Amino acid sequence: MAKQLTSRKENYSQWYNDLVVKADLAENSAVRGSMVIKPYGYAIWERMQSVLDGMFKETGHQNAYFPLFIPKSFFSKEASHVEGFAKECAVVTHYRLKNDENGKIIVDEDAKLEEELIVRPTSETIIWDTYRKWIQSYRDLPVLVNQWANVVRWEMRTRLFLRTAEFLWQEGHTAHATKAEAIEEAEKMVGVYATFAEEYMAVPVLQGIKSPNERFAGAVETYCIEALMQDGKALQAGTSHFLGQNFAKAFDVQYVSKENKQEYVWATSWGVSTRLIGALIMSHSDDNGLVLPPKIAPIQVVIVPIFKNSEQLDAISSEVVKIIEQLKSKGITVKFDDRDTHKPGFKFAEWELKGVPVRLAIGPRDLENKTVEVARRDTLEKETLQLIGIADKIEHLLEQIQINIFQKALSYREDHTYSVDNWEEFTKRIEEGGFVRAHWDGTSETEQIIKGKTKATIRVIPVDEIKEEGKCILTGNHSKQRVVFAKAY
RNA sequence: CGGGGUGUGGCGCAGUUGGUAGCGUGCUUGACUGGGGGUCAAGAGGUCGCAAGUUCAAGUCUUGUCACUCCGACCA
Repeated sequence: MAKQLTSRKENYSQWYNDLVVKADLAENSAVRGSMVIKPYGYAIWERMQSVLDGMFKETGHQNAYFPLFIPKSFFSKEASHVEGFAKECAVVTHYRLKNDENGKIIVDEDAKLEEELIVRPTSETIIWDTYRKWIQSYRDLPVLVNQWANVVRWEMRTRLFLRTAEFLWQEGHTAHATKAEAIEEAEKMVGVYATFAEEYMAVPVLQGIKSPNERFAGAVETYCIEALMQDGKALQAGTSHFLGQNFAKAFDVQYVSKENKQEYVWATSWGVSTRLIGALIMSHSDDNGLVLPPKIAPIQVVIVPIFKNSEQLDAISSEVVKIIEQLKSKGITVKFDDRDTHKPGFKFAEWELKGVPVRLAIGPRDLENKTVEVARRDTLEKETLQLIGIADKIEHLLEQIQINIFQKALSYREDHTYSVDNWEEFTKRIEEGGFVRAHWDGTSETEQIIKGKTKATIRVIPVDEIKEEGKCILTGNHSKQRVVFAKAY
């Protein structure tokens, strides 16, 4: 009973923390604000990486790697960019340690860097400084590059996966000859993120653009996907930016066009991070632990043998080997938990906590009857099935679970999305949590005031939606369309 | 940066008016058990965050210090 989780109702954030730690995903480290991602948590990240990486390649991108350290001077080249990140940068000032007279290790003041180095909070500056050298002619365009990397943002308050000082992510950086092409790229990539979130993570997302307040530092337009968590708070799950010519001008990246004219290139950048793991957890999991969608689960099927002695285990194992063979041939990842150090009940609870979509239990009774007990994690239902054709049934079941998890999350979001037209109802709905669709007069000031009064921000301005005119929820001024407000992580 | 809180076996905690440390869990060994987190027995494991001070005596009182954590302002 030691691994009992705090219930979501009792304390949602405690539940989240308990779950991350007890499901063996990650833990706090000796470094304040930085986490250790444990093997099971990292396996989820690897699944995400592998799918996303495939999608990036599919859309014409290549991977590369740029330095962790960025010369400080690079940051001063794009004004709004530096303003956005200046307050949370780690700075390297020295390159050597030494022993003092007491034998203590201290920084060697003689080894001060001529120019301080910034630990990248994002890589636009170093990448655009590099692109200047790569790009001369329209023949060099487009440049479609992605990198998988770690970045550091010195956050004051951190939470496992959702906000840590150092996190893992990918950042795509592209350069284009025309504005239209760059915008198309930025839109395409937010679309890739939406597809990934919905089809693989089974997390329904709203797609659209950010208000100027929420826009990326240095971007002309920020596209995003936004998900709703089970506690009614929004989570930004991915962003894609149209950077205009801001970085090209700051780093003097020009190309010669077909018409033999010097032109600045057009840019995009886009990224998702290990925060996606937080989104995954908070979208689907329950009071018994993680619930992983089959397409992301590191282990899709776990098999637990029920046995009293090694003879029984051997008999069961020879049957299990055949099942594993069939499942593997269908590309299903399966684990046979034949540890004799733990009892079946313990294993059931443990794999449930870790969110494995399907569990098979097989014991002497099943051997006699040629059956197996199949339990699904999402609904906690169990049934006993004939062994004949079991792989097909499981393959089908995994598909069903993937769909069910998505539908469940989708109906949660629909049940917690409200269109409101007066301030009183607005504040009430925001207080309760959920997406609140309301009219906004389009000004930054209004958004700031609303944020000050309710803590809600504009999460997304939907794009593919019929525009409906109205009056701003706060000021009563003219509004061209509804936008989505929520309290956010 | 402002305001709370906490530092005691691996983890979570208790420790009364000061008398030299205990509980749960986990760990080790064995037996019985095994279709939902087992039972019993026997063990191992702590300079009580650190440093001064008061005292015959400090986990406990005083001062300082360090670390962590929660709530706010800032953020993917």
